[in-house]
Amino acid sequence: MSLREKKAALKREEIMESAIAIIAEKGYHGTTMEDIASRLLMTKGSLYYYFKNKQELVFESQIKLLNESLGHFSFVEKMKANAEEKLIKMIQLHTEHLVYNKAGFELMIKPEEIFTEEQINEIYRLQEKYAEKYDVLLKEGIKDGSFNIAEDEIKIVRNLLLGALNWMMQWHSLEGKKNVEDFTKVITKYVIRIVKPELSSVTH
Amino acid sequence: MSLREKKAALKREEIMESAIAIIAEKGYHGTTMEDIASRLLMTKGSLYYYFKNKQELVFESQIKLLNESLGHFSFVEKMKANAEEKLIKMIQLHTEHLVYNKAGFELMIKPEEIFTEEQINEIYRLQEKYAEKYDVLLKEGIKDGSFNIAEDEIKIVRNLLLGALNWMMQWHSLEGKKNVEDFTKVITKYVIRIVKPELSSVTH
DNA sequence: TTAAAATTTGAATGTCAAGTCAATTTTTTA
DNA sequence: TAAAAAATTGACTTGACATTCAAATTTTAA
Repeated sequence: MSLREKKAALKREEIMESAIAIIAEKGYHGTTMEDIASRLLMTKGSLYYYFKNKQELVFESQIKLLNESLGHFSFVEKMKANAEEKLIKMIQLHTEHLVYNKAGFELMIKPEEIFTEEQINEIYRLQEKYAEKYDVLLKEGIKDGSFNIAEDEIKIVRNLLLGALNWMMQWHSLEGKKNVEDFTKVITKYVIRIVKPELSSVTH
Repeated sequence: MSLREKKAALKREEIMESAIAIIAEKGYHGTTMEDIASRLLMTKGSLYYYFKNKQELVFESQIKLLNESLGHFSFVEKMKANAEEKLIKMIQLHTEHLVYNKAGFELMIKPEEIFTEEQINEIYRLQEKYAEKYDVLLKEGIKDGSFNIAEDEIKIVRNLLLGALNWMMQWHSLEGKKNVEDFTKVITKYVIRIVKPELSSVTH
């Protein structure tokens, strides 16, 4: 990649980030290309030099986020650990990723309203890939006796677990919070119970 | 209420229901007044005889759903039962309500993109009211020893619990499923663990 | 039956924002 | 430094859709 291309790529990143931030405030349809441009002291027209259209601009940022999520699994799969330790690590990574990219993830909730069919399919494909990796982990935990889940309810349990986590984008706010690490520990403590419901002590 | 008014009220219900169904398919912004009208064999213009505008049409249906949810609590609060039994009942009612009104609830996820500030505040007010009732129930369950939650983590736990449930609107589909009652039982079994993590037998 | 009220119609209006593009300015490169 | 390439501009086009409204039609009630 030439210097020129690197600069252009950087500008694309900058635009995507800014766009996501504005869209987080005002929604996809509430955000105009004009809004995105002016925040970066550009004009609407030059956005089209970097992106084919508004859809593409936003779509690329979604794919980036999803690939980062999949990257977490690549990391965890290399761990020398049992299913429970791996799942705990995934819950932590998922939580942190979500908390720091709340705005970006919100667009994934109803992609139908925004993207083309091909784009939606690509998003679903990556989401499915991510979800399946949880299923593998749950199955592993059932086998080694650490998770107490019925085999034919794995998908339901995975959805409940990811639901508890993903819903954070609706209520969590970074402002005025103690550090994210502590927060993540609390989340993990309760969420892990869905699959491993033994009594654990809670400090009052 | 006169017969005339009853008929008009019924028509309003009919329009709201149809609108919600179409919006569930195509999204709020993807659904035109034309779409809503033609599905009911009306013309666009007459929708405005029943509703001030598109926003109001959709807003009213949201309020209706939220009031139904609050109604569940009125029912449960009258039960002669302990906190655990009440929470289980609420999880059941919440699940069923969501499953049968998936489409309607989806619009509540990002009200910022759709409604006016006053409308959003009203939606938040009702949601808050609903959430607080869970907090009361959780506190009650801590006191009587059935729930194992730290007092200062109640809100987090409530959000995780409601998140696990609400996320169903993303993945659950009524098609090709056994009856909802059985489904609800499975959901309850796992979700209750978040607050009450004792080992329960799972049939394999 | 008929006048009043309720309802429906569809054409017209207005707004808003996405996307285009030829011309201009800036940056690179040789 | 001069030609070429890259980047930016902003005015313009276009289409979509919400909303309005006067006129027509249908329903109600006396």
